[in-house]
Amino acid sequence: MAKIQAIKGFADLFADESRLFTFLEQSARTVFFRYGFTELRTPLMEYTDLFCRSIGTETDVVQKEMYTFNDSKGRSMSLRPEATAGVMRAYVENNVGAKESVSKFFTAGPMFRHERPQKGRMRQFHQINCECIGPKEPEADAEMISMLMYFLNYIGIKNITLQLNSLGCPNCRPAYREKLQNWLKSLDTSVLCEDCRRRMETNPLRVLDCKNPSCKEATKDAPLMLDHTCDECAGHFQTVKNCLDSQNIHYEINHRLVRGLDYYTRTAFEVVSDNIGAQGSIAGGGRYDGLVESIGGSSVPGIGFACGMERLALLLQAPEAPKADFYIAVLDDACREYGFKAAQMLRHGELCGTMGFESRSIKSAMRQADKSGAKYAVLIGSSELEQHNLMIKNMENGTQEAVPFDRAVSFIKEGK
RNA sequence: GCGGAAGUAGCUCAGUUGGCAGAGCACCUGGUUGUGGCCCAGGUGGCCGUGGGUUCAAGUCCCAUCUUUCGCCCCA
Repeated sequence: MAKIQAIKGFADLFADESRLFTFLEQSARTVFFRYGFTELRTPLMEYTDLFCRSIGTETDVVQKEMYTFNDSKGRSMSLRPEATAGVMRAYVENNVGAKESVSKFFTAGPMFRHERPQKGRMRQFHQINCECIGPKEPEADAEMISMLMYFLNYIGIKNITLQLNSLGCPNCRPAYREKLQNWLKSLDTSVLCEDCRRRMETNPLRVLDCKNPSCKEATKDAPLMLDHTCDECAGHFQTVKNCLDSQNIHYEINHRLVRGLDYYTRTAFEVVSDNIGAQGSIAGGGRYDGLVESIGGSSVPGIGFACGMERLALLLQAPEAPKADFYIAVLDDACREYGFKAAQMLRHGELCGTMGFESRSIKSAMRQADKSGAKYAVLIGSSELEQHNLMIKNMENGTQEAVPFDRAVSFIKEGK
C-alpha cells in the first residue's frame, strides 16, 4: 500500500511547535485584551465574492492563490487567504456598528494560499490578526502599531524594523498615481523588468515595491507619495509619527512600502526581520477606510494588521516542555491493573504523568522512567501489589520509599 | 507559475572507477537477588523516494515522475 502523505504545504505541528504556537496565541490574548480587544473566530470558508470585493480582483492573492471550488449547488466558495475580509463580513452581517462606535477584534488561525512553499511560507499558514473598526483618528493607527510592537517585544522578538508609509486616500492618490505613471513612462523602460513594464499600466505603485535591483535603481528618483498627499493625509500621518515618537517606537519611512492588498489607504506599515531568510516580513497592516463599504456596509473606517505565526516561530524557541510528576512502571503482568488504578488515583490528585503499560525488567523500567523525564518513578512489583504500596523514587536524588497507596498523592506533592 | 539543490536505517549522513548495504546517534536486551543517567557487550532495524532504461552486474550511469528544500514571483 502506498503511504498517504500530507498535502504539500500543509504541516503537522508536534509537541515543540505546537507549544510555541499556543504560547504565541496566549501571549496575543494577554496583550490584546489590555488594549480592549475581544476574540472573534470566523469561518475558514467564505463565498469567493467576499474576497474578490475586499482584497481586490487584481491582486495575486485573488487571481492565483486562493483555494476555490464550487459547492453542490454550484456556488463558488474559497478557503480564506487572509482574515480581514471575514472579520469585516461578520461585522457588517451582525450589524456590530449599530451597537458600538469602535470595535476591536483579534483572531488567530489558519489561512490558505496556493503558493510554492518555502521557508516561512506554507500553503496552510497561521496568522494573528487585529482589526480596529470605527475610528478615523490617527491615534487609532498609532495605538495599533504600538500594540503590535508591544506584542512582538512581549514574546521576545528582537532585531526587527518597523517600516512606515502613507498611501494617501481617494482624494490624493489618483493624482499621484497618474504623476508616477507619467514619470515611469518617461523613463527608458528597457531597464525595468517584465513585470514592472506590465505593472506600469495596471498598478504603477507596485513598481516601487519591486525587488529587482535594476528596477530599484531606475526608480530611486521617482516622485513620492508622501510629497503628494493632501493636507488631511499629511496631517494624519504627522500625528501618527508624533504618537510613535512619544513612545520611543523607532520606525523607518519606506517610500516603497506599498502593500499587496488593494484595500489599504493612508497609513501602511510592516515589520521586517533580516534573519529569517527571504520571507522577511513578519507582520504588516494598514488603514482600510473604504473596505467596509466595499462589502456592502456603511462607510466605516478601520485599521488592522496581520502577523505571520510561522515567521514568528522561526525567530523563537519553543518554551520548555513541562515535566511530568510521575512515571509508573510495572514489573510484571499481574501488576498492570494495579498500575492503572495508581495512575488514575494520582491524576485525580492533580498530578501529571503516564504509565508504561508493558511490564518490564527493573532495569528496563528505570530506563523508561528516566527517559520520560518525570520527577518521580513509581515502581510496582509483586510486593507493592501484596502490601498495597507504591515504591516511589525521586529521580533527582535517588531516594525512594514504599508509600501506602492512599498517601501517594500527598507524598509526591509534599515530598513526604 | 519559473529556477537551483537534495532524497540511502527512527535521526544526521558516508558509500571510491558500476562489483556483498555502512557509520555515529537513537532504540531494544544484557553486564547474577528489585533500581535510571556514565561505561561495556550484543541485537533489532533498509523496495537505497517511485517507475522505466543501459549493463553479466546499478545506491552509483541515463530518462521520467513524486517529494522535500532554498530562491524568484507574491505575501504574513
